[in-house]
Amino acid sequence: MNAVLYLAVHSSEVNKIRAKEIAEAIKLPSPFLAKLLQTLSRENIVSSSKGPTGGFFLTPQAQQRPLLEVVKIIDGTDRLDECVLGLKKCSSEKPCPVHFSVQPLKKTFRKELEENSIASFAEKVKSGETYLFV
Amino acid sequence: MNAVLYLAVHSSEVNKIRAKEIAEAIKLPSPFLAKLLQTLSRENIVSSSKGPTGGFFLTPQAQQRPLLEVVKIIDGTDRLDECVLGLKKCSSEKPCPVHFSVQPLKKTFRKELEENSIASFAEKVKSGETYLFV
DNA sequence: TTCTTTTAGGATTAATTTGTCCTAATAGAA
DNA sequence: TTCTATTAGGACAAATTAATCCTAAAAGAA
Repeated sequence: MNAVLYLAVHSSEVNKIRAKEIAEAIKLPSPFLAKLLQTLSRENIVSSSKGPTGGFFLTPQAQQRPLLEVVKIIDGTDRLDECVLGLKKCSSEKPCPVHFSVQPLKKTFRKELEENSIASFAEKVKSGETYLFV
Repeated sequence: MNAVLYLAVHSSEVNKIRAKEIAEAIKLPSPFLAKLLQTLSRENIVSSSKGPTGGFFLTPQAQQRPLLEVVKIIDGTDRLDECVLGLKKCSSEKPCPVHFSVQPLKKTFRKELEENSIASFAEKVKSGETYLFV
């Protein structure tokens, strides 16, 4: 998720970024990050090219997609929809013991990821409203 | 977490419950659940005894402990305190891109787990206010 | 008391996940 | 155009995690 935002902030079709560089910036093991980027690349969220000056980048179209897409691909089928206790039919009618304290969290979070594009998150990083490092 | 609540609701020193039975009730792979219970047993959250009529149970003292203890032991060092993007110094001053939608709700959830005992969660299940199954 | 049955606990094996290494591609230099 | 350097991608290896199997404990029956 921060890898994609890092790309959104720093990369472009003419300014690709190497997996290793991203890994260092966001402090993730670089083989691990490389695998994530590969997955995202297969799913056409990020684009890539090999060779010198190669690396990863996001097309403008990709940047318009909601950030939730990234979460779905990486974390698999959205954990944001499931009951934290794993109850199949957890709902307001048959709530699990932590339903009412967790449900609003998940819902709000999900909504934000769903309604905002990668680009709009990146915009806030660029303007200094939010941060990606440290 | 639901395993412990299941014990809190159904078990006592004179009514121990087998790992397999709990696993079936809460629909978790029984070897996996057995390992979790073993861990909780080592950490003295749940008590156990071997042999026929043996099984797991919670002492009244154990039931008085906050549910957060269970989460800490099972999920390791609390994920509830960490930034979802993994930023070391994510805060209101240097927020990650999703900080403001996640932070308040994480805090609420943590507080609930911290301030309420296992027994008090179990009480609500017993009264039919919340549920553990399906 | 001793033997059998039952259940947790730990050791071993299997599966999954993460990391390493090698191959394919491509840009730039010669 | 060809060769070299560089970077992603996939194949293989290591490590971690989950599942199976065997051992130890304990209750109840004989």
